[in-house]
Amino acid sequence: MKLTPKGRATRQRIVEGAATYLRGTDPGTATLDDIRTVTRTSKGQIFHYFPGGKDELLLAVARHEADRVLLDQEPHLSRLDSWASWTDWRDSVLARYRSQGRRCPLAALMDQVTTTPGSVEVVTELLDQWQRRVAAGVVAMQEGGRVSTDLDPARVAAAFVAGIQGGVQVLRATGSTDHLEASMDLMIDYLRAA
Amino acid sequence: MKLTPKGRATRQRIVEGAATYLRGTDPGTATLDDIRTVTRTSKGQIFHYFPGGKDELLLAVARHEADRVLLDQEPHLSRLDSWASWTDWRDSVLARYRSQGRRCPLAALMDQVTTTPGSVEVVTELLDQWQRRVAAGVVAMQEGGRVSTDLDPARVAAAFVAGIQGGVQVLRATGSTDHLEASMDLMIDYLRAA
DNA sequence: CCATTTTTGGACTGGCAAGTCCAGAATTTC
DNA sequence: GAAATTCTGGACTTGCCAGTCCAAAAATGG
Repeated sequence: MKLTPKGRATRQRIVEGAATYLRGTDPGTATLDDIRTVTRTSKGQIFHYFPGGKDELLLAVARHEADRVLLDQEPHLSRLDSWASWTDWRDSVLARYRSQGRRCPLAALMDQVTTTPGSVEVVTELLDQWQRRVAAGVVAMQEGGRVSTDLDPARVAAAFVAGIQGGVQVLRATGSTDHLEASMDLMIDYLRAA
Repeated sequence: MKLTPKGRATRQRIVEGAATYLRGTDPGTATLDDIRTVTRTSKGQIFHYFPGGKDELLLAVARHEADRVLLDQEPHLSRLDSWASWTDWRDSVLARYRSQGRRCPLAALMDQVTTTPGSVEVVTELLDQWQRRVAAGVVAMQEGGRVSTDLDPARVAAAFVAGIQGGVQVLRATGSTDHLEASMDLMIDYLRAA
């Protein structure tokens, strides 16, 4: 599909408008007409830029949200080289999800797009990058001699990702950040002990 | 609502039939007519036993599935009093989810019922009981002198629940049990060190 | 057995929302 | 500046599916 500058702008307006809108409502019940209204576009435009229809649009929005997940953890996530930086990171993650409340835009979107093949790729990609950065942090600590080199950085990072993921899920279900906090604290303690 | 024995049997047939059916397909796309067909019931019956319609039926199925989650972890979950029992538990959880593959019946259902008030209660109740049992296990280990009494059992248990939850979520998304495994191993190691 | 209540079947409705279509405006391209 | 392409608006089609309704069959109970 050929896109002129104007077209690119419109497409972007749709994705961003939809993202903002979907952050405030259950994507499961949102209709294309809702999105049309809020982004001030016509049916023709929607299907012009997203020939695959609703699924394709939602997936584009999910991609957009996925990018934000890691960005919101910066600059901490890329500089996990001291104990202080790890707790700073912990605090920033907690703060982010606390303020977000029980709404997790990405998770809510993924619930809608489950079956499509592209959706798997979006999540896999995100988890992968996330885990890689944490692993890099573990390596940095090992190089600094603060953490035993017996630990497998990839494995520890996998546990971190899982723990955070689970904490957020509990947050979504119950509204409490206790689990997220307990999980991150336990894992950082684990590193300290090693 | 008054239920005769016959009525109770029918209601149960519907819930169980729907549960079995929904384990094999995406609950998001399943229609009442699908469930009708597979449970051999009529529209009249469905709405007779579930006046709240689809939501109420799905919620009943979710309750049914929630009960299974903890049952499937027995007898290990109730006897976390030695290191061997913890690893047995770990193995049973891993085995269960590995065989389930990327399908998590409960999670898939909850995605559908998110907004209703009863759904929150189902999850909260489940997580609560789960956490309580793990915490009991930690206490048992402390009483046996194998784990430091400095640890807050509730907090550790919360981390376990979060870690498992997250591991399962990653499994759903990527199909790999690596994260679940890494998470449980790390947490058990943490206990061992304490 | 008669009255009452529960259970069952299935035709029908109603509305919603995804997706189609096409005509006309804007823009690019040469 | 004319032809080709891209962009936009919105009316219309279409199918689906939750939920309604009622009549008749079974069970219950006195």
